[in-house]
Amino acid sequence: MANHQEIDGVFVALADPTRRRVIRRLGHGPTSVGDLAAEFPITLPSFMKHVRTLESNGLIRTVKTGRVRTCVLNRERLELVDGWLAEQRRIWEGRTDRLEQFVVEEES
Amino acid sequence: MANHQEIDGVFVALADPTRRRVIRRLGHGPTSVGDLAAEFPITLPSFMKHVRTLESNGLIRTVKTGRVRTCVLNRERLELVDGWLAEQRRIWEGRTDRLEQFVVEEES
DNA sequence: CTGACAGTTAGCCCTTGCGCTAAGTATCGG
DNA sequence: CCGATACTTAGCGCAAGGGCTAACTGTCAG
Repeated sequence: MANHQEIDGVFVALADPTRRRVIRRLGHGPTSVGDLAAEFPITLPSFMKHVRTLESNGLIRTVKTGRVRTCVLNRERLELVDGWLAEQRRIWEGRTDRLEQFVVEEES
Repeated sequence: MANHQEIDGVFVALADPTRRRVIRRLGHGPTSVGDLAAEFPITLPSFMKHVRTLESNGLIRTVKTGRVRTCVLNRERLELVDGWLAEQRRIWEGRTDRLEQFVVEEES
């Protein structure tokens, strides 16, 4: 069930605000590296690193046509996060009793 | 809607495998720092840093009673991630057309 | 009151991450 | 063919992250 390495990469990729903004932006549709970069206050080479990070962790795919590289969001990859959250819930469900017990103890 | 700084902290905290394991572990119920640390191959001081990171980003709460510090999962904080994912979906929904159009173009 | 126990603090090391500049490659438009 | 465009590559600088040891503080058990 969902490789640990993979999910780690996804979380690492999401840990940066710039990369999250790129993901959001790509939610509107495929965009070229240049157009994307124009929305950020950093240089192109720096920006490219983020693109590579996103791609190598599977969050986006990119295709180069001519001299333009177009980025596309890979929606299914975000489902790994969803899955992780779901697993968390699965764990604590039915265990709420213990937590409540603890809280009560603290308050007394 | 959900402070950017806050969500950033949450993602940063989740970017480390050790910290995610701590969260999972705490899903089973409150646990002392010592008991938690025993499950990881790192030293206590190193482990404490993770605990502090998790706490300062609101993912867990801790209480010290006597010489024992107990950690509790803060479930609601994870909902920020849920919210972020939901927003993503909201964005790309109704925009799927564009994406499909692109894919088709690529394949032709 | 003394030793063991559970954390804490301080400080160091080393790698990684993110940003930059400078220079290079590969299209594309004319 | 030439200049502009759109990345790419190379290499540097610096701060932050994660790990470690050594030494300290505050409890608790006896």
